[in-house]
Amino acid sequence: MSHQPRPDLLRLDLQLCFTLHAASRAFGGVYRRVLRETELTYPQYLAMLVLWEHGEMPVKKLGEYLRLDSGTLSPLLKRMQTAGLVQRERSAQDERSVTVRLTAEGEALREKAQDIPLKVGEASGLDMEEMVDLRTRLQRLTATLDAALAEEADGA
Amino acid sequence: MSHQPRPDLLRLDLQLCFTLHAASRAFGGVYRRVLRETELTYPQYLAMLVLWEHGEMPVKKLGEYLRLDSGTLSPLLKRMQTAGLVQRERSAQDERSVTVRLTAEGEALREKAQDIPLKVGEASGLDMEEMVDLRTRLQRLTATLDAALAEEADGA
DNA sequence: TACCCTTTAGTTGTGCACAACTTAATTGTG
DNA sequence: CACAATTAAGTTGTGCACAACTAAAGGGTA
Repeated sequence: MSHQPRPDLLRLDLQLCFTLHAASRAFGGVYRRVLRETELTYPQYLAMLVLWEHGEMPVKKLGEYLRLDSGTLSPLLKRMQTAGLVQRERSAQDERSVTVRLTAEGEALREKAQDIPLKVGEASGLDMEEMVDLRTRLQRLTATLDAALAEEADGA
Repeated sequence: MSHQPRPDLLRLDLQLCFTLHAASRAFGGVYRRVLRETELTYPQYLAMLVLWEHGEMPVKKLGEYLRLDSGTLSPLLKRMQTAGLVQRERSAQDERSVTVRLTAEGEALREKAQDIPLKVGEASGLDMEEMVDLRTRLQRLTATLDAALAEEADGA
């Protein structure tokens, strides 16, 4: 139980939330540069990664992977469709659902994107062990924060 | 030198960038809820923290603290001015510069915001040591990523 | 002094995140 | 079966991030 209200904690927390914010944007900057030739934005690239790995799926499921709702995904997918990367089709089984599918062009982009993670990995200056460790901590942190949010949503 | 192009590394990197993105948004969600009664957004809160701690300063300097440019800060400060939290004034010494100053209302908000870091710290489930460690790693990561970006900007 | 170059804010346009809402289809229950 | 509740996707509106640009002021040098 190390949550005593020490004044130190207050400033440190400030700096953690801020550094997390800053680190995320710094990563975004690197991806933006590396992704330039693919014409993809960073969030679009994340969506492509999911589709490359898992194949076609409903918007709903894609949102679960990406932790995004339809308010973000619908316009994003519309832009990706305009760019010719994906195709959307109402499911026959469930007319509410829309299946997102890679086009041939979207599938082909996989080749061009092959070396992106390596480039970004090099820019991060982290070795494998550090990456795994940081990833694990962040996943745990996200889960805890989400749980705290959900809990308070129920309580209130 | 542990940057061999192992296939493992590629997937891990994917997950690091994504988890960072997700963690940042999860933090945003917690702040959004905790900040609700202050009428501040998360980025506005960060700006207030800088002003509470360091007092009035030019937009330029605030941007250095927050790692943001005028394209983001100008409209953000305009909204904060409309909300009555800050005041902007052209510098007499250098007519290009604009000084951002807290209003009495902005200064007063400090009281209401006093317990926010503690609430968020609790929601994060981290103890002090973990926070410091994570913060340090993220600051180092951000610095490395920024350096890689700046380097390539010069090179190209 | 005249000119160029830099610096500081601000504006415009695009895309993402998210809350609140709408629409349409499905499910559950009396 | 009828009808309320739920679910999936989309729409609308607000705010942030960032690139590209403009406007205006300052600084340096021929």
